[in-house]
Amino acid sequence: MNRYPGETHVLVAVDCIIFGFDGNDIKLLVVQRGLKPEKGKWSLMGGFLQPQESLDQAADRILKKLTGLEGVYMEQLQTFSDPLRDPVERTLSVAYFALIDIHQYEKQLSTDYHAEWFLLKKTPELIFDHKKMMEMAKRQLRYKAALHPILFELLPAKFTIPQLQILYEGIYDTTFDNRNFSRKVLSTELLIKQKEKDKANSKKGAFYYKLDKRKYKANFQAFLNFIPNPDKLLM
Amino acid sequence: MNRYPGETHVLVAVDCIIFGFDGNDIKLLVVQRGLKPEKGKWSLMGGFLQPQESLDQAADRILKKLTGLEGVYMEQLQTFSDPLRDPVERTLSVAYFALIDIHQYEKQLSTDYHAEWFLLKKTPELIFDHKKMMEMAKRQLRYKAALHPILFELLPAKFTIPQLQILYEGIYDTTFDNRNFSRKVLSTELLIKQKEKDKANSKKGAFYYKLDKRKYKANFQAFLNFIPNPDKLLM
DNA sequence: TTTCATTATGTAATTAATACACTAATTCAA
DNA sequence: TTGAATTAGTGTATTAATTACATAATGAAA
Repeated sequence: MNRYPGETHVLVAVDCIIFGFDGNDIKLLVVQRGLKPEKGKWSLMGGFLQPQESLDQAADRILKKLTGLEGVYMEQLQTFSDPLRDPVERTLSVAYFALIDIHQYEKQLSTDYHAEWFLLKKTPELIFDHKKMMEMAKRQLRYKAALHPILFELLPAKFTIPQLQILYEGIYDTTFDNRNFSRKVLSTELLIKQKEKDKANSKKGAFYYKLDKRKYKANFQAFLNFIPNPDKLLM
Repeated sequence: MNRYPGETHVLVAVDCIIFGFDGNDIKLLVVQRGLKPEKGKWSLMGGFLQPQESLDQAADRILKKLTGLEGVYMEQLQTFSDPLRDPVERTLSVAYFALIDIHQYEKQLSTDYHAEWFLLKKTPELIFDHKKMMEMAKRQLRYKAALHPILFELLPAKFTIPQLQILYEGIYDTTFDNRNFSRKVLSTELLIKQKEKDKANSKKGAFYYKLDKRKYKANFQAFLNFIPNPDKLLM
């Protein structure tokens, strides 16, 4: 313990930016902070790094504690380190962003943490530098979704092309031509058409699709150029 | 101090993956570790986060200590957190990667740290998880360079198109058609042709170009698709 | 003056992106 | 039962970008 003498030790927190999609809107899951200072204010779900765990494990633990979910898509975003970011004591925070299928979770919102989904466009004030984290996660999500098929992580196992389009349009706050959109999506060959239709959202009904998990994993890193002119949409 | 009682504090290190380009080859700057354990072995240049500084400041400080350089391109890569990554005590390491113009520096290699440039393809064994960091930085550099004009950071103020092509070919370990390459690069309109030629590398000589700094900054985030079929080259 | 290595440039063919409009299916109400 | 309303689903022509490919110009050195 402490064998690099004289060096300063700091607290390390992990904070999770948790995105969801309810079929119409993109949402952010936040909690009411349970400890002082800023107790009762809105905050990203977080916790402190424990002695024997890695950051990835800490993020998984924290997400599971709140949502009960495991195996969720999550990636390390950035470590925030302003010496004054936490007024209590010097604390680094490693931000993770997570994409979850909101339907897997919506019901059982853990009341323990006073968790609540907010429209991403109408998030409340957040404590400390959590707004900055959230903004960075949003930018990263837009960036990544323009190139890789990441947004499927927000959808249930079966979804329709119109649903997918609404999701993409929400992420980029724009509209796409539905003919070009579906051609582009189908040309990736990542989708498998199902026999049933979703009749909930239209009279005609739209065919369900499933992700081809094998191709999805194999091609995740490939540049798919999902979005035309992404740079115009990223600013 | 220590007002989140009961939480564990850890050491935080910053390690820098420093890339250079000598006109022919891409190089990595490493140092001989000065403290135990693993003293004398090759290591990324690093140091411990100090009480009053942010991680960015720590990275700048560490890079300056070694190279004397300021204002260098640098970005935070990832935080590494395996509980056993440092055998001495629990230490997180935040990896930064830096791109420097090797000519600004090559001469005055600080002997204090036993620094040395290695060919990126022939790096020595590195301590701890530094190899993993270096591999991630390499991947990130390839990724980013496929989309953004980042590699100019490795070049001197004046450079030729053939030099630029050699750099790109080194990064992707491939060759490009020189007609298509120069057309693509020039089509970005980021380069300003100079009147002088570089006569050092050929009898005919090649015209120097300079970066249009204003356009470079304005378009840095734009997707330039510098590299054809990047996904084939990224694996 | 010939040879050599390197720089510089053009064009045709292919592929990808874009813009744009109608028909099909179903429900609901008249 | 008919038609009005809504959303899903598809095709084509135009434009832009990418690719493949070869030769001439330069100037130093032999």
